[in-house]
Amino acid sequence: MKLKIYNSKSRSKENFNPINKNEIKMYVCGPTVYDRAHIGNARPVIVFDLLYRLLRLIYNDKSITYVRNITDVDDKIITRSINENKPVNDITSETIRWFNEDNDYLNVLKPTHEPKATQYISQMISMIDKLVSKNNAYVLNDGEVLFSVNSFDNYGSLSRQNLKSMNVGNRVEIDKRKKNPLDFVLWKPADKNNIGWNSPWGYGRPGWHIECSAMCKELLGGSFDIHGGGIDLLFPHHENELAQSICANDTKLLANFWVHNGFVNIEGQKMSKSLGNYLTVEDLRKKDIYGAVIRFVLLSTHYRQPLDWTNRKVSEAQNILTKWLSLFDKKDVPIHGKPTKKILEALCDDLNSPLVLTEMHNLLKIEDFDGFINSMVFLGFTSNELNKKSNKKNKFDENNIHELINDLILARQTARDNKDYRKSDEIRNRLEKAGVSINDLGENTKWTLKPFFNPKKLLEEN
RNA sequence: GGCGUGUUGGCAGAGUGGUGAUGCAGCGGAUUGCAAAUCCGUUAACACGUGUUCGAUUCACGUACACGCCUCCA
Repeated sequence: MKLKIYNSKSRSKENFNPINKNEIKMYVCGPTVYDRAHIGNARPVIVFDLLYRLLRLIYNDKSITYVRNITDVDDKIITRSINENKPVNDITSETIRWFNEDNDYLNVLKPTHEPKATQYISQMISMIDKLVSKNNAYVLNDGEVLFSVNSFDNYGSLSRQNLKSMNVGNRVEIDKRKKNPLDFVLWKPADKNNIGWNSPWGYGRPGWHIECSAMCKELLGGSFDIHGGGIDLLFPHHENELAQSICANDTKLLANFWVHNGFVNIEGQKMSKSLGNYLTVEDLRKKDIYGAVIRFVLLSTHYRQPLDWTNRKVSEAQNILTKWLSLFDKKDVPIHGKPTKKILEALCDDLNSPLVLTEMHNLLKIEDFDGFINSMVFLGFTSNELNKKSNKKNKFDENNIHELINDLILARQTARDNKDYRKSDEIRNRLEKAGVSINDLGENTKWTLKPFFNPKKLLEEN
């Protein structure tokens, strides 16, 4: 199966050909750990998890190296550290723990490496040193080191920015010390009381972009296959990363494929803290919106399109997944975790996940339960959280609840036998309000619990 | 101002130079005491204009509108 991926570099879908067939390498920009991950952070995590699963299937499991970094030194972290009077390390380690919990909740596979920026300071320093010695960077009096974009001919080629016509200085005041307003920080001096490291240019800390260059060099080498992240990173982050890596590594190529996912909106609006429409994975978890549902919603729009997160989509996903996940209990098929051919085809066409979901519907229509369940497993919709959750909720007196439901069903049946339909409908309403759905199948009545089953409502008289 | 993306039926959302997306909702039917669930069937769309073509929702150009990046950001 030929994998095609849209390459931001060429602005077109290309056949994916690994640099080395026996060793495929992917680097994805991970989170800055200063706060809970929001669904905008979750989108690339899910998208590149899917790509990772696909690569593992097409090539050999062990031949894929997937690196997703953690930015654990940054202005936002330091600001929080000062405001809350907490050590930087406390903030970052707690946030990393949250991030991991969220990813488990979303059933995301562990990357091969999850390097932290602070563990690669020496590599960053030697890279900056090399850039200075090659005149790709210059040092200011106060010890700030800047990359000189004029020193790299191809600067702007990835994001197709024309340096001269860019509206530099319109939104941010131009730093007069810079040779070119677009020159960016490699190393900046820091206050002795703040987090920092000693360097040839004095005590300080790295700029934002250099960490990725240092870590991908260290873990993947000078050139690798796929570099991913959110579309907002294309400029300036990836442009800068490319420039400094090419110059420091003396290579021509950093990444063969640049892959970017679109942004997340909430109910048609840009997600932002000031609008109060900022949704974290934790928020959703507290509202009993399960990981599989979040995964479903995030995959229901193609990764390059903007995704609109709406309550309507969430409840649609809940309804569909309630049915889909219940099949794990109903159908006993051998689990091998391989998707069907059509699903593989859809994925190989630039990760067409909406088409994948369509194919899932088709599999049910043609009653290919083996294909269906194993595709579910492959896509990461495995954990039967809906059932787990409803069991947990009723645990306090599960038997009593089941007994109560069975009593009510029996009472309803008796009423029906006596043709007392007013009474039987009353009982049915009560059950349905509580989240018990009734299925009359000939002589028998079966009941199932809906995702938001609330046992308390069973006890309420109408 | 520069760079880029998008506009598909009531909603969501793929895709295609000529024929079916799909899901939800709607409508009709089977089923039911009536429902729900399920099953069967079904309506309905390609922003606008010009061009290329035997044929354009699909290609090209233009217009309008929307959105993103150019500042930290996934």
